[in-house]
Amino acid sequence: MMAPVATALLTKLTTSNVLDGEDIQAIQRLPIRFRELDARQIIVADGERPAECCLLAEGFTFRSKTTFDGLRQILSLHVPGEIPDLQSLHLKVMDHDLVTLTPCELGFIPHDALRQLNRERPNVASALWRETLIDAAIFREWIVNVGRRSATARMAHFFIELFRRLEAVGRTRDGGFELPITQVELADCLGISTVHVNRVLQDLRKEGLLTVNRANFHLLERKKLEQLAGFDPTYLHQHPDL
Amino acid sequence: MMAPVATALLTKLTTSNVLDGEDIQAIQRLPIRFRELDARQIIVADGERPAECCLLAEGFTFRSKTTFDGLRQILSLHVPGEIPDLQSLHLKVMDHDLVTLTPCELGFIPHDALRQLNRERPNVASALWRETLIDAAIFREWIVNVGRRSATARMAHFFIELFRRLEAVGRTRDGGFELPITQVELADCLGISTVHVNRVLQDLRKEGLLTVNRANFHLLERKKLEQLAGFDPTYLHQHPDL
DNA sequence: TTCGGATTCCAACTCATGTTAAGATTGATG
DNA sequence: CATCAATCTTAACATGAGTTGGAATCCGAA
Repeated sequence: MMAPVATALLTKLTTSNVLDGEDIQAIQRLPIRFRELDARQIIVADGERPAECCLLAEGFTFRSKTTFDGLRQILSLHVPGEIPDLQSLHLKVMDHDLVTLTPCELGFIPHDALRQLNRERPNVASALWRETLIDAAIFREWIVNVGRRSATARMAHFFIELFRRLEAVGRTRDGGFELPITQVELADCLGISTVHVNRVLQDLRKEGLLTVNRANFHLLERKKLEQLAGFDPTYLHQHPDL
Repeated sequence: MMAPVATALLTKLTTSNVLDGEDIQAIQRLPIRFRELDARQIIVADGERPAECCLLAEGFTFRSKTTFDGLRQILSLHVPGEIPDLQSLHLKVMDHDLVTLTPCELGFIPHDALRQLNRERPNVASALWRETLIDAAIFREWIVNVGRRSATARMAHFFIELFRRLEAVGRTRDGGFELPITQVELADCLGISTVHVNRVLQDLRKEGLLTVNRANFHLLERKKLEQLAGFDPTYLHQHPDL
């Protein structure tokens, strides 16, 4: 009688970690409180001290910070199977917001249960630690993206990364994916203005590199986009040997 | 007979973690290979698969990535007591360079020894995991810095962060610190051009907010700099309760 | 002490991106 | 199916930051 929510976590964990049968059972035995949320709801807010972690089963979430003068920067997007606030297990106070981008299915896991799991299954502990390290690796690449790439390369890089991560959890469909994101939100991901997002998107479409209709992004020329972005997938560590 | 190098690590760990006597002894028993390096030497390079971690005992190191077209972005600066490549314990391939900024005293600790320590002292394992999470929290703030703050605010934020981190390990002297960094390197930290670094530095000096002579940075008006930067120290998690 | 390379500083000019404002589309809702 | 709010699009204009090039300093090495 396993929480269906845990399936997403296992799918994700096993793409970049090796787990044995007992590890998997221990994960399936986790007490998980299921919950659905609408789009654009704050799951955990900056400054809070949560007592549980949030497992994303369906939908997209993002993490963001808002500067003193009201500008928002999105720090990461999360795909199903991830635990976007796993850091709260060891950092008691949230230093950013965790927000739903789309309607989401979420599973909340008490910190106590996770700590016990870590003690009893060192293998799982390593896997979870590793997940937080991959998280950090993605932050690093985002620093490069925002700090050193042109707006166009930045956007290309963003889409390629997202594609690869969605692909790993089986959420792409023939070279595309569904991501209901507004241009305002894209701007906050890339550290540029909304108007400029629009300009760059027009360019990429004009060049025949991608199409967007509704929430449907289709990467027509993945190779070209990767070149344009200077994309190197190493940092995603999508294989246990990396 | 403890490696003097381990002292730096303990100083750092105990500022944001609670360790008991046995934990401390276990750390002191770690086999550490001592080594000195000149300034601007690569310690571990992008793409390598190191078998040990590097403990910084004296000096400064930084981590950086270089884009396809040769632009460099510095991802983090490291102060004595930190283990800048602790992530390599679980991420086998380096996705960035680790480099000395100044002449450094380093201690190299085999991955095996660290893994054994983690198994035997879960408390230490948590502390080390936590350190990597703080690392990630700093990355997040750097994303905001580079993505959403003006060049001036960015630089102010950088100096304040550094001051706080150095203060925590007792490396500041009356409102200042010594950091032998060139304007080129500052530019790569902040994601701006060298010329612009110079302009902004002039401005900050003209405003009487800081002075620099040689490698000596003196923050004359810390409060004003913090306001200018919109600095909120939460993300540094410099206390075990945070 | 002198030399040469690295670093800092400065000014003129260019350009990528931001800002503001206004229509045009779209999509929910009654 | 009319309406309204949100989103997208486009244009005109403003500006922060990049680029180039060169002078002034600094500093270690001979």
